[in-house]
Amino acid sequence: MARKRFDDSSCSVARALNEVGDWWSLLIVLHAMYGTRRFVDFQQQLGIAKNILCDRLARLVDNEVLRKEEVGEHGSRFEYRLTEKGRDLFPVVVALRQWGDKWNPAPDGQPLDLRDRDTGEPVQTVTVRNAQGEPMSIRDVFVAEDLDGTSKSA
Amino acid sequence: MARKRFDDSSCSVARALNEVGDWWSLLIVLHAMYGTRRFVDFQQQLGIAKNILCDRLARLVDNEVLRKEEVGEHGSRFEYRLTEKGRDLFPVVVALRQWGDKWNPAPDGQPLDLRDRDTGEPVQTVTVRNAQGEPMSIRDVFVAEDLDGTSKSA
DNA sequence: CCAATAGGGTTGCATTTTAAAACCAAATTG
DNA sequence: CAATTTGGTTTTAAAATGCAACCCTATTGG
Repeated sequence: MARKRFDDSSCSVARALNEVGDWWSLLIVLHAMYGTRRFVDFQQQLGIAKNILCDRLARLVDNEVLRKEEVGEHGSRFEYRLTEKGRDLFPVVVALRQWGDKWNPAPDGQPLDLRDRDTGEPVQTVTVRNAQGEPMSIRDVFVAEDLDGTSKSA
Repeated sequence: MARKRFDDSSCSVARALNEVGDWWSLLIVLHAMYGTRRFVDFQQQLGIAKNILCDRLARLVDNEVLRKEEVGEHGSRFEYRLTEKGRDLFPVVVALRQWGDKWNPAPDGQPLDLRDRDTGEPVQTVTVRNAQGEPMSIRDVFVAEDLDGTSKSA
């Protein structure tokens, strides 16, 4: 049967995955963050089928993660650019990249590639922090309101 | 044709998505973080088909995100518990949750539910930080080694 | 000016995945 | 010892995916 969707889930992670939780969408966002804007460039860089790319781009535009802009002077050339909502996925993408680098390093190892534009220093590992700015593990946390309304320990 | 997999992609985000990038896996990890350990509990809380849950749990175990432990005294009762690799997805899940809360808030709004176990204060928004600990946007960053080996601006 | 090519898609079709429900087997409960 | 719980596997239909083949609108080249 059809894939289950989570549009109306009370869980915001489920709703988020509804928008960017498939195999391609987050990779498209990633490449958009790297500067890719054109249909053909996405297609070649990702090796994605054109119809799937069409579908994903349209869905990302619908969800206001990307914005489609006409750039051909008098023709039909488009650019897909991140919206603020899309750029706001930056921590998600970086956290995922760092996780992948840590636990599934590339055979030819290129561990961390994001650097501060001003200083040239690598960015920190993305962590959850408490109000004092100290890194927290999952054990340092509890859930005030739960998925189902019942309070649970993390 | 079959879904394309990214096992050998040079992009660590692609490799990460290969392990937890489908609709269900990250939700399973999320619930595991909330304390769920049993097959039936995952099934009921997620509303997932049993065969899909079997498959996802097995894949997560294969990828060492979860560990399957026999807990029945002399029977076949199992618990699926997060490994260190799985717990390390904490920042990813929190970042995604915060993104979902910000951009797709639940109609009945329960904005942020993670709190410091010691102080009871909410956790900070997950951000990318430079070496000095200052939050960075995507514009503050450049890519030293790129997906394809060619340097690109972010 | 006309042909060739590039950008951005859409359409068909075969192959996988997914979801739901039925079925199963071991262990535990009543 | 029958019913139930846990943790699955099997079957079947509906979607999603990937590929190739088209299509239409510019722009380029000769």
